[in-house]
Amino acid sequence: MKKRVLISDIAKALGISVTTVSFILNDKAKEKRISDALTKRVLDYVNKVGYKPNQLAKSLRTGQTKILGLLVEDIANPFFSNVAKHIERRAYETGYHIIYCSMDNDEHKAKELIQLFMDRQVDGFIITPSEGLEDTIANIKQNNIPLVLFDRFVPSVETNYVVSDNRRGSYDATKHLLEGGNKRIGLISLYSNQTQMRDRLDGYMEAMDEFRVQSFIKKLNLDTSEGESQEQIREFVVDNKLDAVLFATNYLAVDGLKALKEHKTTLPKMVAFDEHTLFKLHDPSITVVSQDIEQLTRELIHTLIAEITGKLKEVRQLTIPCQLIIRESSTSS
Amino acid sequence: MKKRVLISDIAKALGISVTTVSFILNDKAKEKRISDALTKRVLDYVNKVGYKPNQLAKSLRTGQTKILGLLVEDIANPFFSNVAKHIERRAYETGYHIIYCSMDNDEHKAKELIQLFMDRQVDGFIITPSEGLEDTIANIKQNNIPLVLFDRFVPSVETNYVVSDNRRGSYDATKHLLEGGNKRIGLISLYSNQTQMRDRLDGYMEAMDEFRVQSFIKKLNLDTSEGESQEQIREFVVDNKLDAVLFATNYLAVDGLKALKEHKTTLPKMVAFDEHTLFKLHDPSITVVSQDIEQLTRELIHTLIAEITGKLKEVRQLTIPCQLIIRESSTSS
DNA sequence: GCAATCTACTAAATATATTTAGCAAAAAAA
DNA sequence: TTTTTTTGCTAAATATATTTAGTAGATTGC
Repeated sequence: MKKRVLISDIAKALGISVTTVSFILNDKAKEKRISDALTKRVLDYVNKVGYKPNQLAKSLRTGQTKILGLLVEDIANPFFSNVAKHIERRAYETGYHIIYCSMDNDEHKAKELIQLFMDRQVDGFIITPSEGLEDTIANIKQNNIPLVLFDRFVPSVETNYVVSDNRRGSYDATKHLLEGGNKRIGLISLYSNQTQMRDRLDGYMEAMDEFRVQSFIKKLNLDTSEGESQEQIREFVVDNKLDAVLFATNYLAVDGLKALKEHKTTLPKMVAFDEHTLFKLHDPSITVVSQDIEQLTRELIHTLIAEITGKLKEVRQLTIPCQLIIRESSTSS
Repeated sequence: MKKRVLISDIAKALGISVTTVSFILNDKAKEKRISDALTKRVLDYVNKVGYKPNQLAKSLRTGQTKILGLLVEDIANPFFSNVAKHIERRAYETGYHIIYCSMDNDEHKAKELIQLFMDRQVDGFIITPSEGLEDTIANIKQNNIPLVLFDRFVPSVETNYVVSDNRRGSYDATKHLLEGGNKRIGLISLYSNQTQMRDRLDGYMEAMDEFRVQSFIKKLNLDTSEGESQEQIREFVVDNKLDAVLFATNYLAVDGLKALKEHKTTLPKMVAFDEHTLFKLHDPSITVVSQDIEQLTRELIHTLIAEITGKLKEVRQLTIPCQLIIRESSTSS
């Protein structure tokens, strides 16, 4: 186990000062008028001994960690794990790394983790805010830590955010079902004040009202067990004799499919939010409102890096269109 | 934006030395014989002003970052995202955090990332080693950085690892298909020297040989496009008139399902490796060799933390049993 | 009564970089 | 020639903790 080379070792070996080496390594040779000859000599030596600066010391001094904190609802949800993959790749290309966690809709854990990440001096936050986090989000803002909310936002605090056009996506999906001749169309959603849920409800309502049709809405608790939620979904669909159902999240749709599969109920027409491998391959394949993960993550990282580097002059609030991908579940008889 | 409180601010405010405050904050008050009265006074004050030590300074001094580096093949693969979720939760409970990345079977990226994480002084590594990483893994070992390999290992380097019993899982699955009366059973795998792939092949072979039956093996390139691999899978199944297929990974099975679905081929009997929401809900539901993520991640974190804290006296190499979950795809006619 | 031990702390060194302020020599301007 | 500017580099301060070695005074031992 060979000892780590320090910047002072390099300075000593070449008979020059630590300052000079530091300038050269941080691309300030020109600016600080270090001669080309010396610059080359240092660079060659650094290369030869394979010197890598201690990032902790560097971060301590500069205040920049080049680490971003990612807090998502659930990293095992394919939507979020896909997002995580894209974010990580884009961050890597920009020289940043990602430290992450799942918040599991646990307010206490979420708060603790945000505090822990702040103590670790992350350069910025990407957060899908769960309920009860208004104060914490406001606190991040007050501390001037770059932040972009994602998937949903907190109306009471003015922050950057990048979300999908959930209202429009939901409206399009509902309208699609209505135009298919379905009369009794239900929405299965969650007891949640989060903006994406509210918007999905709004879009559904708008389309239903436009067609002057009665709405059927079922909300589940966030902490409902899988079995329980399946039972409730089945009841809701059967009791109301629904022709079609719009599921407000991918896992609700998965629960719905399980429920309907197990009980041999004839499948109503359906549309789900978010893409999922299952939805493409299911028989019948499932129509979905698909969020544009490419664009969402591109804007997300772009906005965050812009704020970190001070290039962002004003709050950036983006709404990205969704795409309705029509498959068998909403069309075939 | 209020200024950060430093340990020196506390010392000054209370008229005592920084050393004393540090001892108290690091639970060394008793050991260093700081009086109870003073200890309480400091703790109360720290609490009042909400002091949080700068983790960078702390890490720089102690050499401990409390950060683990997680390098997986692909965080968007549901198997790995599930693993990531469990690992993160267990790490959090132990006071550690996770910095992650996907290696995407890119040897160059993998090496660069491992180096970057080493420069960031992660306390330990969790790696699913892709090919060509032998030297890098050996290097981590040489530098005495705690390390646990996962899902597969590198035979040429003696390291800790936690993997599933792939040979046995594959053997059981194949035997199950053989006992179901299937004669022509194919294995669809990858051109890969990784241990998990080799073991899955071995298990298949062992069962086939035991029954004195001809084997059919198709290997795909890692970088085969989705369309191309679907075509190859279809050809392999059709040309060989296979009764049943064992897929060596979940995404191969997904590709297989897509291929067979699109070409309206009658589905052969099949078993897939790894669990997937799709497999439970597909019609017919898919029999799988399921890895025990709970136990795998528990042992993983336990081993890594043990090595970090110096409690691990010798290399720890664990093989966790898989479970064959029999569903419709391998049984119903 | 004096040495030895214990109590309750603290000054200074350390971890490893970056950055500010400044100096001596050389070159240019007056 | 003297003054000013530029060139090329460096000493010391800084970022914020932890840890080692030690000290002054109180207590104990003989």
